[in-house]
Amino acid sequence: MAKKVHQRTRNDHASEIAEDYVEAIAEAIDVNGICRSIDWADRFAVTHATVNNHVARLQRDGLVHTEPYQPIELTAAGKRLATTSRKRHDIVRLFLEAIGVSKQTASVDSEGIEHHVSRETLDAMKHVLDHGWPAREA
Amino acid sequence: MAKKVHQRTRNDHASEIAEDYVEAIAEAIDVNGICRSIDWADRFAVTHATVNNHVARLQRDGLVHTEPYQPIELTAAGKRLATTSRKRHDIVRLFLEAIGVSKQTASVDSEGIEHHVSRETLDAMKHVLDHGWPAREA
DNA sequence: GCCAAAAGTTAGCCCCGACTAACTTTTGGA
DNA sequence: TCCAAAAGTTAGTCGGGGCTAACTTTTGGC
Repeated sequence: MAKKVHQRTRNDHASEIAEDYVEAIAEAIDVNGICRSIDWADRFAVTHATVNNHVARLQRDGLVHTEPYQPIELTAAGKRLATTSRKRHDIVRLFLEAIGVSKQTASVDSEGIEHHVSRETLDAMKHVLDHGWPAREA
Repeated sequence: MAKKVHQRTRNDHASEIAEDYVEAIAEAIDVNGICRSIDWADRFAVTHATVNNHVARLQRDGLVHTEPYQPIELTAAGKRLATTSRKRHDIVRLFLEAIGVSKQTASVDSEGIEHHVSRETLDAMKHVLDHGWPAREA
């Protein structure tokens, strides 16, 4: 409860959407072989103009590369971020399912939660998934 | 992975800080009997001007009441939000500790996570805390 | 009781994430 | 092939959350 606790929370926010986007771009390239802005408008429930703003910012930050009217590609950094983000997301999602949350809710909640999970917590979740529940002390 | 998934995530954001603030205000009134802006500047690692902006917004939204240069009070709605937020926070924090996360990390991570946890997931966490781990099916 | 320091307020700025509206470029079907 | 619809771009607006700087009000110690 010490001060500065919230600074991390805020910094998380800064990259949250970037992570969601690169994750989605990577998935789209996997599935469709190509990445079109319009799909993200649909998926993220925003307008195509908003997607464009994000893509511009992602490019500014070196995560994607694109040219006007051309499909979007991930840079090496973008691919790296997408991969780690995806792994984190999967662990959280599977963990939620493991504690009895429905697949649908687990999918939704893990989207919001994954960005706030520290390495330590992620490891704890992974440990449960791999080795079962820790000894109950109560 | 259907569309609209992110809409909830976004809406969460809108009230996240409001929840953090009323939670902190309630805690401060509990502990100190009074609530001063300056403490929040410290606790949330923002300037006092920023705190003022938030307080103005909380008042606009009917969660707090204050007069110029006077201490801050929670409205009935503010108290309700603080209570439910606090309960949610506690469940998440205790749950993280239960899966082996350190108290310190649990405290930090629960701050970020609590706002993204649905009722269903919260119930699942509470169930684990109250009744132990669900049967392992793997 | 006074006056400086602490606390609170106000104004003005920035960036982000969203929007609408109007425009340009690609595209694909008749 | 051509042209309308679909996709993408650009400009302008708004509110949120942050900042600094300059101001006013409280306060507390001498």
